[in-house]
Amino acid sequence: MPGPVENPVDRAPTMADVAVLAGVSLSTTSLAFSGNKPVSDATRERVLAAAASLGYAGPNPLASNLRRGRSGVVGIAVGRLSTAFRDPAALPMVDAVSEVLDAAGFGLLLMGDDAAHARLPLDAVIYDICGRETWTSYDDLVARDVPMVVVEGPAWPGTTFIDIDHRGGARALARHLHDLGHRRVATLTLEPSHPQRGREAGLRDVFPQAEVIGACASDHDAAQALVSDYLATEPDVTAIVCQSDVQAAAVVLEARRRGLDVPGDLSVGGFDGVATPWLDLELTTVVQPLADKGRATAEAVLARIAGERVDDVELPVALRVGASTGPV
Amino acid sequence: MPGPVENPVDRAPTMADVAVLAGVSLSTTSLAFSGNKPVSDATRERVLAAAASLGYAGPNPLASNLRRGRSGVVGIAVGRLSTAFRDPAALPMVDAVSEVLDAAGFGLLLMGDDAAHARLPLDAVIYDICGRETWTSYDDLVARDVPMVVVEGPAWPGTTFIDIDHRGGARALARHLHDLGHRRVATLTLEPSHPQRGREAGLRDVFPQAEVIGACASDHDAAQALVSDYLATEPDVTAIVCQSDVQAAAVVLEARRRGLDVPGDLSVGGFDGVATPWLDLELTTVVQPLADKGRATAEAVLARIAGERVDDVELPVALRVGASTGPV
DNA sequence: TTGTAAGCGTTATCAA
DNA sequence: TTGATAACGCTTACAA
Repeated sequence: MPGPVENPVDRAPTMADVAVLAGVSLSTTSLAFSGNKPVSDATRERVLAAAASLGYAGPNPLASNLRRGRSGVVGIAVGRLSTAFRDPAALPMVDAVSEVLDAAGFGLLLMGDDAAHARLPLDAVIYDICGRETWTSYDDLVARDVPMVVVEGPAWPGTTFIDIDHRGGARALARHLHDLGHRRVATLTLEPSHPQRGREAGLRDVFPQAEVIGACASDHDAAQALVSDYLATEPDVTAIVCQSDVQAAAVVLEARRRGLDVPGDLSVGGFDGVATPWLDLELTTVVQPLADKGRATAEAVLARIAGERVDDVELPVALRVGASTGPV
Repeated sequence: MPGPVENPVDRAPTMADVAVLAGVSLSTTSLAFSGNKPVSDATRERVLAAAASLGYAGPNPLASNLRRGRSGVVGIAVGRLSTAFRDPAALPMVDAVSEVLDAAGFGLLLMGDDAAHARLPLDAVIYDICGRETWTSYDDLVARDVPMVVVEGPAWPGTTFIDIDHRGGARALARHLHDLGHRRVATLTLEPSHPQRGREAGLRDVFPQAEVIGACASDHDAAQALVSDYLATEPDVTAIVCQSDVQAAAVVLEARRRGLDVPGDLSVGGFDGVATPWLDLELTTVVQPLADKGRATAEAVLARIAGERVDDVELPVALRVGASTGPV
């Protein structure tokens, strides 16, 4: 009493089995499944019926992949997941990537530690630079001619580069603070990374002397610890510029913990424009188009897979004035 | 002036090209790369040298996959990323999955919307049930004989089931509250989902009459809105039990916003045991072994791929008493 | 619209 | 330790 009927031997049915049972050729059967060329309705129905009766679930992806030279899998290098996605800004971007790729029939494979991914069937790879500059897989992918798209990272040869206007955004925030009368400004930076450089440049366009408090990841605890030490020195600053909203939220809470009013005693600026629902005040921040960035990334990936030339992209950002900054 | 030398024709070099140049057979060349059988050092070096001079980057994964009947790709169905990973409890688990799979040479593919993944080369699929009960891909995967591992979801036929002791954990927290003298307890539940049921049962083991405030995702805003409305009715409760720490943190902040002291006026219990760094108080919560859950999941996946029989797993949880609960 | 036939680039079996 | 050979299951010219 087998589920699928008439399976001649003890192995999974193949398209050839279906073809025989349907009484048509292998190529016609293939066309009936792929729709790549017209097949008469009668034939298609016969093929589908045969497939159903054999319990055939459609073309074997492994065989199809080899034949077509494509796996439908796109890798995304993010480092450790718990690090990469700790910052809520990472999600909307990857979400958008996934959505666009899904619609095109591609899947997104997380490359955590990127060694040993050499044997995986990847049609393209996205490097989403989260505080890292080097990836061991890069050379290998170059050798294999796998298209690469780099987000906010160094412009490695042969890669397509998706970025936002870090410098312009940072400068807009700095000007906003300058307009409010701030002159003594300090900044919390990201760990050495590519975005870092443009943002610091933007800040220094307005405040050449801005003091660097220290560098840390976009992580509440790390930012809080750094700022706590800094504020303990009773510094002579009226504003602190952060490189993410998570950092900024931590700074606001820590400032309050030390009896400072925000923005009365201290103005705090963020970056990203993500929600910080646990904070009862809207941050002044540089809003970046996270979903657009993800879509641009995915579209670049698809174009590169299709063999097209793709230009680098730089997306605009926008200052959003909230309640965490005010006059000196 | 080509980079790779001696490429006879205009196409990527194959293992056969390497074999010819090295003066050995195709099968020996394959062994030199895979190490599946011993090859003399001299031969291996000759092969590797030939590969290097041709710019051959190793066996084509697509061909290797077909021949071996494996892709090295494991899917994980999480729904929308921004939803699935909004709760920090999701990360350590997926992180552990990824780590174990990586070490075994497998990659993790995110199945967002799970339609249309039928053509992807998946060796196994993990269903991490984040507030969903149905997945359209299930039937298809059954038909393809793809091993499935379900985390905290329904025990579908043919799947391996990884779970934690929801009921025991919820009961332990309830007893703790009962010991503190609480008698009037309300609960915030998850959207209808599998874990939900065991946890509510555990709560009712101790407080059969516990009132349900409402159901929402493990999301700060949602929980806050729900509890805000509830507290506005001036309910006669002394403790609120939540189904996640994110919910619990939101409840604490909202209670304070309304002038209630936690735990003086209201005790709040959580679930998961994740960090809530923006909260200045440690939550009383049911700690679940997130990394263990991930590892158990990945190990079940690997065993199923290897064709082994695998038993279902239920992991223990532990009550951690923090500062968000106290005597009535 | 359908059929024939030739690969896609490996790995595994078997024999030498 | 190495070599000859046969698949793996499908897609796509090309022909009919």
